[in-house]
Amino acid sequence: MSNDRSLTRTDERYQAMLQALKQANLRLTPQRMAICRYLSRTRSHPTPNDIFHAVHEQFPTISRATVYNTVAVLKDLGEIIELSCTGGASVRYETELTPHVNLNCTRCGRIYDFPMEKINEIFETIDSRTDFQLENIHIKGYGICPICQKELEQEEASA
Amino acid sequence: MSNDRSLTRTDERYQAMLQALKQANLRLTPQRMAICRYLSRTRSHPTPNDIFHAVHEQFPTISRATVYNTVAVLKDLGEIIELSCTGGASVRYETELTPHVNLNCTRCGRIYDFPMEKINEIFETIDSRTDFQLENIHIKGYGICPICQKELEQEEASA
DNA sequence: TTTTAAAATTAGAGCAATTCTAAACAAGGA
DNA sequence: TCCTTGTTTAGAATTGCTCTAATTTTAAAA
Repeated sequence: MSNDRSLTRTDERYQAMLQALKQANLRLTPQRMAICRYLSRTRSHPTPNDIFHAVHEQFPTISRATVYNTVAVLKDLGEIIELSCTGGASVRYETELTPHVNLNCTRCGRIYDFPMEKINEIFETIDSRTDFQLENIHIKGYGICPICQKELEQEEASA
Repeated sequence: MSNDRSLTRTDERYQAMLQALKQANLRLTPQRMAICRYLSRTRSHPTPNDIFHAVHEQFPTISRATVYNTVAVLKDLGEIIELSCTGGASVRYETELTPHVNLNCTRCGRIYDFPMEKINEIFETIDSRTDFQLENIHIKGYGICPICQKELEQEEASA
């Protein structure tokens, strides 16, 4: 987040998003740009609510509808990935586009990215063996994250 | 669905579910049994609403809360799998417990099961390379299903 | 049996995420 | 300038899910 390399990277992501909007003949409104800026800089997996609050600081009049519309567009353009969720929980958006696994902690809800090149192989395997016109695949892992493991140990120790 | 082999299989699944409830010291109420029966027989990926309507025919007074409670219990017992969903869409439940990929059609929303033993290998790979306490993984594919592919071809032909 | 206590079910209220709608607003081209 | 089209906005509507309090069922004890 604070070194040159990642700054360059977030800037690239930001420019790519704007470019994509332009090429789709969509206007680069200040609101859309603010949303893209936030998405390109975050390393978390924000919910529409997170995005709304972040952008709200700059644009106090922004509406939730604009957030939902913009992320829908960015998703269709392939600039972000919509992470599915269980139950009534909110959607989250993924800005990391390189092949990776999402590790979901079932205790705290945090999502970790785990890079895995092999995913392309897995894609090929599935694609070649079905008559489905496969566009992309997504791997999710569920379990307990390192932070929660420690917390659980401490709880047990003090019990 | 209609041959001996699959009948036996659905029956096994049904018995396994009842057994699991019993072992967890939960009562085998008629409502729970009806829900298990429906789940063990379906080949689809039903939503709580689907389950509610199916069981409602037999138990006109059944409440949605009972459906939600029962699937939560069955999920905790590992008898069914909760499929995550995007946006406001409803959860779906998976009754097929052997390793497989869920292929989601982005046009019609159908979900297809694609068996893949390799998933256990992938699990091991991820598990061995992270300090996450991995419990299970889930692979989803997105694309256009064969049925929709044909429909799209026809639409194009007639256009 | 009848009694009793715990467990389960029910209907409906409550909640939170998302979508919809109609009006206001902004931008670019004639 | 006006006109058209695309965008944003606020808030209402909708939906899926959870919670709650009252009622009913269950299984086991007396």
